[in-house]
Amino acid sequence: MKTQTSSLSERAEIVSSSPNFAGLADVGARALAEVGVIRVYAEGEYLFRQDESAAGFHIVMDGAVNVHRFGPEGRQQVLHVFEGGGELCGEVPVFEGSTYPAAAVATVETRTLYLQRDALIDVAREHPEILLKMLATLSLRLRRFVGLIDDLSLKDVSARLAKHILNLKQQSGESTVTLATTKTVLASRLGTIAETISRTFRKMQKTNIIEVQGRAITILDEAALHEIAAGMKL
Amino acid sequence: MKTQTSSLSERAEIVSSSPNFAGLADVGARALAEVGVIRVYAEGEYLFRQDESAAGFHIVMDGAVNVHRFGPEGRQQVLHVFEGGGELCGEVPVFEGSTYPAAAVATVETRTLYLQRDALIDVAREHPEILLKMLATLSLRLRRFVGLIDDLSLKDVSARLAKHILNLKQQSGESTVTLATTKTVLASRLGTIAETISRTFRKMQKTNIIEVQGRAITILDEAALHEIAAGMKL
DNA sequence: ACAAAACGTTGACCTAAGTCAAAGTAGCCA
DNA sequence: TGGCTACTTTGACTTAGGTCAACGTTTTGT
Repeated sequence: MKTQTSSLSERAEIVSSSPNFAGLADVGARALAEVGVIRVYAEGEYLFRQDESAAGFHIVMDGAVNVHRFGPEGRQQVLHVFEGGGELCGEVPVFEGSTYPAAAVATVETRTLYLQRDALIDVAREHPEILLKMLATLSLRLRRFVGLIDDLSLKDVSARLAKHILNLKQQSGESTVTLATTKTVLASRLGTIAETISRTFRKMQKTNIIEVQGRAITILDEAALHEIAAGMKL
Repeated sequence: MKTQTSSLSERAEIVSSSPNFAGLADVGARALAEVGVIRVYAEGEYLFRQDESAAGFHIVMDGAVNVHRFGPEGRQQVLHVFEGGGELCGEVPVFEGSTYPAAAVATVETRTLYLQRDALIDVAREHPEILLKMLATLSLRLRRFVGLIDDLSLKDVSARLAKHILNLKQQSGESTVTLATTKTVLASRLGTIAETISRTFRKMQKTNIIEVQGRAITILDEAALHEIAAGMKL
C-alpha cells in the first residue's frame, strides 16, 4: 500500500462526491479531508483483514474492492463488491467494537481516501446530517444482508443465479447482460463454487432460458427466470 | 394488537431505559415519548410483515419478538430474537427505504413502545448522540449478520450448533445451559430444521460431548465443542 | 383429568451441491 | 510465438441435510 500526496481541496472533493457525504457543507467536507489520506492498493493487496483492529475506514475512489470471509476449508463468501463510486468500506468498527468483521481486498489497483475514526466522529457532531446519511448506508447494507441470508438459507443456487441475472438486466435495461467478474468470483458471491455455477448455467441454456457466451448472458425467457428466482425448480 | 394508555413520564422512562437511548437528555426522551404509543401484542400476533410499509419502529419493553423471513416452501429463517430489554425492532425503514425487510411476530404476549419515524428524526436533529447510538446498534447488527452469513455459507450444522451451545455457556458461566426456545425455533435460527437438530444433538450425546435432557444441555467436553465449531467434522 | 395440539425423535429415502480429477479454453507476458 | 497461468467445463463420486411419514412425549386448554 502506498500513500499518494494530494491537496486538501482535492480530498475535500472526494469526500463531497461520495454518495454518503453528499449534501455535506463544504466546511464539513474540508474538516474530514484535513485528516484524510489517499492510499493506493495494488491488485491483490488487502485493505484490511478480518478481526484486525481498526482506526479508520475507507472511501473507495476508484478500482474495486471485494469484502469477504473465509471458511475453515479456504472457501470464501463474498459480502460486498465495491466498484469505486465513493462507497464506504470498513465503517462498522467506527461505531461499534474495534475490529473489522470481514477482510477487504483490492481486485484491481484501487485508490481510497482513508479517514480516521475520530475525525469522523468530531465532524459528525457538528454536522448531524452525516450521521443520518451513514444510518441510511448501514440500513441499506442490513437490507442487502437480509436478502443474502434469505438466499443462502432458503433458496437454491439456481434461484440465486436467476435473481442475479435479473438484477443485472434491471440495472442495464439490456436483455444481454455482462458479468462484471469471473464466474469463480460470482460463485463466491452467490455462496457456492465455480463448478456448480457452470452446471447451473448449462442447465438454463439447455432449457432455452438464457444463452451464455463467455461473460455475456442473453436472456431468452425472462418469465422463466422470475419463476426460478421465486423457487420453481429448474 | 391493542394500545395501552400510559402517562408521558411512563413512556419517557421506557425510552431512557432502552440501551439505545441510554444517555439521552430527559428533554429528548420526553420529546420521543410525546409521540410514542404503548402497544400490546398477543402471542402469535405479527408486529409487522415483510415488505409492509413502515411509519415507525418499536422498542420492545417486555415479552419476546422473533424476526424472520419465509422461504418459498414455508421454511423460515430467524434473523433476530428480541427478549425485552428495550431492544429496537424495525428500525431499518426509518433510515432507508420504506418497507420492513423481514417480518416480526410476538412469541409471547409482548408490549412495545411504538415510535413514529418523523419524531425520531426530529429529536435526533436536536440530540445527535442518539444517532451515534443507533449507528452502534446497526453496526452490531451488521456484525451479527456477517457471522450468520459466514455460518450459513461456510459452516455445517454441527459447527453452528456447537457455537450456539458455547455462546450460551459464555453468557451463563454454567456448564449446564438451558435453551431459551423450543428446538424447532432453534433450528430456524441456525438455518436448519428440527429433525437435523435432533440428530446432531444425538450424535454429540453418543460421542460424550454433551448430555441433553429436554432443554437442558450439559457440556461434558468443551474442547471438542470448540473443535467442532471451528470446522472439525463430528 | 383428558383430549387435542404442539413439540420431539427416529428411520428410510432422495437430492442439491460439494469434492476430486482431468481436460479444455483463454488471456497474458516474455 | 509459445508457454504459463488462471479460468472454465465436464464427469464420477460422496455426503450433508432436507422431505416424508410414523410414532412418542410433553404442554395446554377446558
